[in-house]
Amino acid sequence: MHADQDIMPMAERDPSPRKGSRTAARVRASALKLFARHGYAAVSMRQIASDVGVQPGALYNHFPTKQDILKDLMLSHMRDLLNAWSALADETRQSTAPLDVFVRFHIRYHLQRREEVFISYMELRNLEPDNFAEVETERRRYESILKAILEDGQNSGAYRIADTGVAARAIIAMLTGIPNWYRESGPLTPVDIEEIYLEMARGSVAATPLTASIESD
Amino acid sequence: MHADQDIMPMAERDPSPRKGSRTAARVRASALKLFARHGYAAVSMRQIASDVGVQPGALYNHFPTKQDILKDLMLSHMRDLLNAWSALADETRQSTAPLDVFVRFHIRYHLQRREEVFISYMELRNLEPDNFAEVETERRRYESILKAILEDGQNSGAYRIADTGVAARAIIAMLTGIPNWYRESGPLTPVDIEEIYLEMARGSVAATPLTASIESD
DNA sequence: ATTGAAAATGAATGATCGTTCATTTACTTT
DNA sequence: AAAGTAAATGAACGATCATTCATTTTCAAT
Repeated sequence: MHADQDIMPMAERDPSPRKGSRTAARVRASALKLFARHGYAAVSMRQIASDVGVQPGALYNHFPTKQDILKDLMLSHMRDLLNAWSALADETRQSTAPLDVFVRFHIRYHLQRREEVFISYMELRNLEPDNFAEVETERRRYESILKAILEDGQNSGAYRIADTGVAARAIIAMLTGIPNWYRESGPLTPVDIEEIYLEMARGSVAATPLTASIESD
Repeated sequence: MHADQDIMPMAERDPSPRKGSRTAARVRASALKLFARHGYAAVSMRQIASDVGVQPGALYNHFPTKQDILKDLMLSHMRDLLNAWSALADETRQSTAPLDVFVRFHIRYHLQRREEVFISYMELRNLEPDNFAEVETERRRYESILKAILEDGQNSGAYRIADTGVAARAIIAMLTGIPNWYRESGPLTPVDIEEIYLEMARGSVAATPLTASIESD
């Protein structure tokens, strides 16, 4: 029900809650919403402060600059994503096809955290170089998970992939487009979407070049 | 070689070139470059003017507002894209598989006009409602081209698609992600990329659910 | 050469931007 | 209850924003 309840900045966890107000978390929540809706550059610190219900200057008790808010949101999203994958991968039976597990995980996670995902894809160019490099590292780490899955399938003969790196990016791009059009009020449930995209993802890498042979050059 | 030579705003074509300077075209070119690089909201009219080599006020001889520059760029891109498709579709032999034609066209066009594409996907939310509606209409028109191709294949039994609308968006999302990572200096030529994505697109909709049957529920 | 209109200038408009800071308020610890 | 620190206020900083406009320049048509 209540979404932002225990969000911690990045590290920094004092055993005593230390503060009487969880303003930092509310700043993150407001910035997340506003950045996702209007874009980082189009949102002012005054708008964030107003949404939090605080004066602009108060924001600087929690984040040194506006840029740091963006960095915090993007980096913690990537790390949460990677941690969620690690947790799932550990507890999953090995009998399930890894590609299926990954596709379902990605879709599920991205439909649940639409704003974070949106920001992480749209605001990369608004990150200052150092911050960009940090986020990009995490991003590549995530891509490499799928790449490894595809390489395994390639080696076992289940898949037929010309370039596993390209294929990984292609599948991720396909999946990540979902939140752009998905509406909760629409006809498709998240499970429906999982099934549709899962079949498409399987087919896109499957070792069955039947359609290709119809019109060989 | 010279790219922006005869770009006309949208309609308005005087038979006599009428003006001594083609400033409007240079404004479009500069705005295109800067919007693609930094984002609409992060680019000022002063930056555009400076890039054109003119004073800020001069921009207003050619575009009434900054928003109109963005609208012009996005709308003319979508219309150019649709016109390019129409021209290609008219002259193509019917023997070639329509999906192949579309995928190759999309990749080719999007690798050639990377900045236009980037803006058209990133700056949608910076369009004022009326302008957004106009661009969205063209966007849906483009999606419906692929959707119709998939429906034909579905009806002929060549494809097996749960939802052609979703599949069309999935394929377009997959293809449109290419300019995000493609580098001319990279190991893959545009033709390589066409081949890779073409096979993936074919497989994603092909009526060969072989891999799915391996692990039926 | 003169005319007339389009294009560019240069300066200004008020608004809004991110950020700072002295001061006050709120709350935890003693 | 007192002390001390974190958080919030309210006002201000200089910079920059999109846009306007009177004036000058440019240049094709006469």
